[in-house]
Amino acid sequence: MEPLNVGLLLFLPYRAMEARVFTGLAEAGFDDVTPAQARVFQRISPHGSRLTDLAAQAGVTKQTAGFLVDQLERAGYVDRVPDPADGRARLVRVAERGARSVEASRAIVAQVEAEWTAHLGEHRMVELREILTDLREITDPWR
Amino acid sequence: MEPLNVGLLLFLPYRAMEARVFTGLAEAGFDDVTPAQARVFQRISPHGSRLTDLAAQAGVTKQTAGFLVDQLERAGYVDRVPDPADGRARLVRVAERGARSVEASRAIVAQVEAEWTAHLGEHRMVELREILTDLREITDPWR
DNA sequence: ACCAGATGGTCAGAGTGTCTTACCATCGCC
DNA sequence: GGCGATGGTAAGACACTCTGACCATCTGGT
Repeated sequence: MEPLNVGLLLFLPYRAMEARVFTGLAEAGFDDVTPAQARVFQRISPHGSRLTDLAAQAGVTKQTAGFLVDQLERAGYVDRVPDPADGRARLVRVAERGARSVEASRAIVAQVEAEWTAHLGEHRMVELREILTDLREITDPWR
Repeated sequence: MEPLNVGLLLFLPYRAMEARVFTGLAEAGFDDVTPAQARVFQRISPHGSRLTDLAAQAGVTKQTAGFLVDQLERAGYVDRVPDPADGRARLVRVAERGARSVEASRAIVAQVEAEWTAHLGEHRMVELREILTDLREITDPWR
């Protein structure tokens, strides 16, 4: 009964969460967004983000991020505006349809977290979040 | 300062661990294994596993699993033997080179876990593992 | 004010991973 | 013995990602 490595233990609930969000979004009419697109979309800041930043945070090249943002833009989830602070750059922003999908996914995440809390108990769920937030300091290059 | 959703919090350290293991394996001479291959390889049981089981546990179709196992076999990480219990099936087993790569990755995982323990403290690291193991019961369709 | 290097972004091409559909061989059970 | 379920493969299409090359703009030093 050897314990699994922590990497895999982290992956299993992550994948379960992702799967729930995707099936839920598809049921809510957001059926044209892919996991890869979502991993970029999820990181758009409220004020808009540069492509390069999205790429770095999502862990892909800027070409890949550009490819995915193109699709998100065509599907109406995001738009792009010139960055007033830098003539080379454009800001990717969440568009109207994107905002609606964020609302939908927020509800699904809350539902899944509620199920996890019911299983783990309130205390351990809080603890899990605290520990992971702490761990983020040394595993997320983006603070 | 809204808290991140737990899914993303799980993903960040998972990705960090995966990245560390891959760069470490590449440095140790196992430079031809891809993340997708590893996600299948990691789930091979000590007695050998059927392709269908590997596919289900890795969350891909059996065709995809077969494609990845073909590559692992060509690279010497696994071999396939007929399943004595079922004439249709073959068992995928860890081969000699695969066993060496397992040893290498075990060392890397131990190193990363040691760093995490140093950051979180012994107690919270143990707690993290316990909570994740508990959470596995409702997020891993495979027990 | 200028230039050189750094940075934001795009284009083109290739390779990898994944799925759907279709199919064959064997198994287990009535 | 036959029939539905299961283990596995084949072929084709699509999605994702990378490398290399390139252009436009910015920034800092002189």
